[in-house]
Amino acid sequence: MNKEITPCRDLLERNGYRFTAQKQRILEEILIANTHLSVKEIYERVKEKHIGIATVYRNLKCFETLGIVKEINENGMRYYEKRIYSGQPLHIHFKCFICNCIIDIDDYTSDLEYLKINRKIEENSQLEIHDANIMLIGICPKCREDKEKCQGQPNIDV
Amino acid sequence: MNKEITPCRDLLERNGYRFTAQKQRILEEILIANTHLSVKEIYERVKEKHIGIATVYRNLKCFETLGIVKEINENGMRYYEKRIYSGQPLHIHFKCFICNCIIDIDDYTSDLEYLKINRKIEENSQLEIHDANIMLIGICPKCREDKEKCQGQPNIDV
DNA sequence: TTTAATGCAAAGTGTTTGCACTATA
DNA sequence: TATAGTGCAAACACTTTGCATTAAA
Repeated sequence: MNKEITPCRDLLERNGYRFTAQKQRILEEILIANTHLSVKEIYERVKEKHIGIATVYRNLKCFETLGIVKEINENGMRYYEKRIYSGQPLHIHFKCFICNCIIDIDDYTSDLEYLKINRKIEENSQLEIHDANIMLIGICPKCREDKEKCQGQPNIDV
Repeated sequence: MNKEITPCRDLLERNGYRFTAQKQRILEEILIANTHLSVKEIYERVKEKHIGIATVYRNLKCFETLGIVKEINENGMRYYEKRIYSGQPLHIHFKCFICNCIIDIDDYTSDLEYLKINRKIEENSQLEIHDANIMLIGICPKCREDKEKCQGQPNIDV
């Protein structure tokens, strides 16, 4: 069993949740994937064991409440990824506006810079900032290559 | 007529779209609001003139493609706000995880800092970054006040 | 006059809920 | 054994689509 599961189990039980086979199964997939998964992707990976989609939704919401996973909203879809408890406290995503792919950006230095800004915003406002969702938008390397050939882009020039 | 509309009209026509009364009406609401609006909110404000929800969706998508408005995905909902062409190139939002309200953060210095980091990420990767969606998550001042009395929080302590 | 855009309703997709049943603590 | 959790199906909410009609260029 994935050793990352034990602290999750503790967290669940300490909050009065039961650590069911379904919870374990769903959690395992998220931990193994180590990237964002859509609800559908998670369901596809666990449904063979008679786990219903409602259970997937219910447990994802539970995991989110406890901070075990993080929800990413993009294009009307929900993605989930594990939240890292120590070390890297935020996770930057990049979305290509041509092919709509989502790429994880793992740049520790940039993460730290972002956090510094957040601290500053916190000081200047009455807000208490716990987390940040950062989605950069642009063109991925693959689509960039194809750009020369393709003339399908809108005529933007304000 | 709102003078911000003229460049939008030009942009639409240059891209082969017709500048209909519906487009103008929807656009006006977004420009007047000067903050994020949900699809429902936009529809509520224009429906009196027989504008159907499908038209609202179709036009918002069109505006988004041309970069006139910006889409924000949060909690499975879509919000739209005008994209500012000059000056402030990105817009930071804050979401309270207790009451789910969304607050606009207008901090020009932080915006610039964020942009600097994006340039650095761009240099270190093969990505072309055009824009950024930044959603800070935490507790708003109002909920912060109420926190002392309320014991409803999950027992998180990993 | 041509054809993009619209309104409406129906269909599609993603998410939640009610309820009888199951399995955990 | 008490009750949180589950699977299923039905309900719900948001979004898209087909089609006849309207109106912008």
